[in-house]
Amino acid sequence: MSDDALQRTRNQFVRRWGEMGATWGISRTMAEIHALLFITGKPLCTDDVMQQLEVSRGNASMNLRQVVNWGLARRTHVRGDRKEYFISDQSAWEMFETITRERHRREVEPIIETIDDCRSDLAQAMDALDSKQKATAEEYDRRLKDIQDFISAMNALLNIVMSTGSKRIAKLLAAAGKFAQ
Amino acid sequence: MSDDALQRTRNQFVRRWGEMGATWGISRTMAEIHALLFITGKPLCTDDVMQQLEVSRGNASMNLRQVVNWGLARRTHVRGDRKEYFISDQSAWEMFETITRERHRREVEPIIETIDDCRSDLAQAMDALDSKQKATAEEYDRRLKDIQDFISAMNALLNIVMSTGSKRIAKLLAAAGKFAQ
DNA sequence: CAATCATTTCAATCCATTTTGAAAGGGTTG
DNA sequence: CAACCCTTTCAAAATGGATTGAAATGATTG
Repeated sequence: MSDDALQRTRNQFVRRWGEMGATWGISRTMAEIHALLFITGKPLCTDDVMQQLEVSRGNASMNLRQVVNWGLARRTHVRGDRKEYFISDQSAWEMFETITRERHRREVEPIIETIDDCRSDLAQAMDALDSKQKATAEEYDRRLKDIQDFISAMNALLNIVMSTGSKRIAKLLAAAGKFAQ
Repeated sequence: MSDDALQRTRNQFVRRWGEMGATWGISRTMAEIHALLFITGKPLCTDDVMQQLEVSRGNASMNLRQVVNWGLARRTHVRGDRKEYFISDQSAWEMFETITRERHRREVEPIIETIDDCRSDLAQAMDALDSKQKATAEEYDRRLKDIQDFISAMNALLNIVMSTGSKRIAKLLAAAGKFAQ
């Protein structure tokens, strides 16, 4: 049974991480690659990934690139080998920071921009509206602002959490947790 | 141009919210329906949704159900009308709580379970491993624990944030923001 | 610089999810 | 209870995204 437990653990973790990634808008393979790199901890090459995940060379190549683009792994080399190797972040905290930053850039920023646009559009149009429409427009604006404020608050919270660092946050939360009980 | 500005705002917001939802593992239509209900603020019926979003009856029906299942909207009725109407949460904060809870249940809990399984699996197998494998197993375990701890910390943070409530959090963050500058 | 090895690209294919529309189901009304 | 209205269901079709594999590109070596 020697290696089996290690294999099994890797597979189980990788599979689940992949499924999770998929429901989070990240391609299953990309998430699996990330999980594999993370759990393994050592540099892996394209062939390792192909073999362990049973995917094609092209697929492995594409998704390894994505993982690197997201900043979740970096390219590296092992001496005496011509191939490229990949190694991932080693801590969940780093992963979290990386992913948060990336998703913020890709998803939060566009929605912020859209809401800004919507609100200034509404403001511009106000004059030309009759009183009933004006009331509706004001309601819309209130809701849009509500989201804006929420996003600002979340950003502030994230900034605080991130600039505090994992160690201190963990301690703070442990302390706060005792209070809560 | 009367209604146009309102239409335009709705469409713009709905489209973007839909796109965002799609990259978050929520079907585009479901997200669009949610956005439409949110921005409109008034109860809408299936036909309204079909018309505004240009989707089929079946699609509207299915996804309205989903939105209700997630707890993002509830069924309601307007007097003198036999149809069912749907109305959504009115605040971003409520939406956040609802979505967070739902995603936790659907995605975080399974990964927690998997990691638990992996770790006890590893612990069980330890005895049968030679020293080198044992070292690897310990590394794996360390990484799994790292994720576990991270998830616990995040849960604690979320609980605190949610039990504090939006108003107070907003104030706290505003105050903290001034410090940070 | 030819040979070898590694990586990337991309058109074709595959697959999963979403969407449709028509039929079935449920309820209400005169 | 028949006619009507609304909702749900579901098999079939459409769509969009992921995957493949082979060819092109790039890099290293003797």
